[in-house]
Amino acid sequence: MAGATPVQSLVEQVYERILAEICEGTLPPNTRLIQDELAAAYEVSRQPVQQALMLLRDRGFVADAPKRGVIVTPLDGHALRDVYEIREVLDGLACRLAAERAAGPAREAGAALIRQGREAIASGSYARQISADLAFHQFIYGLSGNASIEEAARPHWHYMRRIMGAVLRVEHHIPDDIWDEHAAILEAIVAGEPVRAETLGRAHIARAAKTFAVYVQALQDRADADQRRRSLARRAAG
Amino acid sequence: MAGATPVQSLVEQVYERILAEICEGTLPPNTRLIQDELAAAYEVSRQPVQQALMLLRDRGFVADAPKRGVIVTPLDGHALRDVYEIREVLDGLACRLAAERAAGPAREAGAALIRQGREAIASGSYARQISADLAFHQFIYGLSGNASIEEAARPHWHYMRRIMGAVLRVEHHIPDDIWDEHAAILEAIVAGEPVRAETLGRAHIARAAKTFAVYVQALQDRADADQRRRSLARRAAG
DNA sequence: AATTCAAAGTTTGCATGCGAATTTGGAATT
DNA sequence: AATTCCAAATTCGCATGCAAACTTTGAATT
Repeated sequence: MAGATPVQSLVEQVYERILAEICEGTLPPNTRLIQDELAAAYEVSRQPVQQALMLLRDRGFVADAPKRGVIVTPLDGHALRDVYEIREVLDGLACRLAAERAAGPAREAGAALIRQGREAIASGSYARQISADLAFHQFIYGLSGNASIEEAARPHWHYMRRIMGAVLRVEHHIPDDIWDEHAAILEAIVAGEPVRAETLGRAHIARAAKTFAVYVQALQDRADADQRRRSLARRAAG
Repeated sequence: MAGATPVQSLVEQVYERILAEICEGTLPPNTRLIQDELAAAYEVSRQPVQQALMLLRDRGFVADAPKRGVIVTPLDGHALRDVYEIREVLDGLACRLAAERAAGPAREAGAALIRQGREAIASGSYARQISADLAFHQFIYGLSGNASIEEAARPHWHYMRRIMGAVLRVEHHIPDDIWDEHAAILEAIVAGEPVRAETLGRAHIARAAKTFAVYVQALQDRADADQRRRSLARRAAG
């Protein structure tokens, strides 16, 4: 049974690859995804592709186009606000629980993550900046002792990988004071102060939301302008 | 394209049916689910069954048994605590946003939901009690204007359908003062008082968590006892 | 020139088939 | 009697095949 694929099923591999392309922008929003093409590109049959697309749809990365398969979900500012409202309470909860339950373990591994984060910014690599931020927050989810937090936050993180990627491709860097905020949060957790940890955690997310909202609005305006330009071109051509 | 199944794809239908059986207890925890059997039972091929199982696994209702397919995830008290910790902040957020953004609409439809809830308890039907509770909370998610809240809470609700079902099968009723609490929450939302709505919402979930924790602990103890009894019987037989 | 309608082309969802990996039942051995 | 080991059975993941449904194309009609 369990047709034992070596390490990861084809479905998972295909899922990861498509998601990566979406997050990196190789597959831009509104791109139509066709099973045959993906299957050919990844050299698998349509079956694992179809299943991977179902999972992606389930998690909101692609959406049913009315009656023509699926398209990559566009990033819009409204969804961004929604996601950050949730992350604010979810990350706040994680910080509070971490301070209550895992002040000790936080001290041990936390400092290294902060260092890695600053190094990532210094390195200039987008991928490292994004994954360092993810690693820090996921570390706190782990400290919280509540496995469901990481689970509930996971779709949002993928969404943010997309947004951070899109922003970085324009702005070329993430505001570097976020690692000062991370350090302050960690310090409150290590000190075992739940209320302060939660407050700092929520403030951190709220600030990030405000920062990103500006960028995303700009991206969206540009996308709208492109849209208009294209539709004008079409009208002229047709 | 879109192989246009009339209303719902077979995958979704199968998914719903399996999930319903899990929530109702027809498929008890640790039951092994075999694709062929399910396919035969629902009179479809293995393909939609396999995909439905993937979705169920993705959402935590079934889990990979080491190397023998999937089993129904057991309900344990630890997971219950995790889920309620999250619901507390998520529902609190929903109440706050609802009070900020939708005090008006809340008045119109809210009263009817409360009435239906009390009727459901009077009727004695488990299914109606559960779905009335779900309907009320989902109503608030909707009022919040944040579509991601409902999405984030969805897996937890299925989990709670399972727990409420299991508890009801033993206790035969849900504490009926929850509808007094619901009424109070609604009143705060209608009054447009975000802070009070959030506080009441969180307290409501916290109380429910405490109530259910007792029942679930009892269920778990009983399950453990069964487990021991079975393993003794097996030893005696073998 | 614009409109209508049918045939071809796409693309999907679902069924079936196949090979691989694991478990199981029982025979052979100690 | 217990243990070892091999073959049959089970079960899964993935590939391929097929019919249905939508879109597009192009020709015929007004």
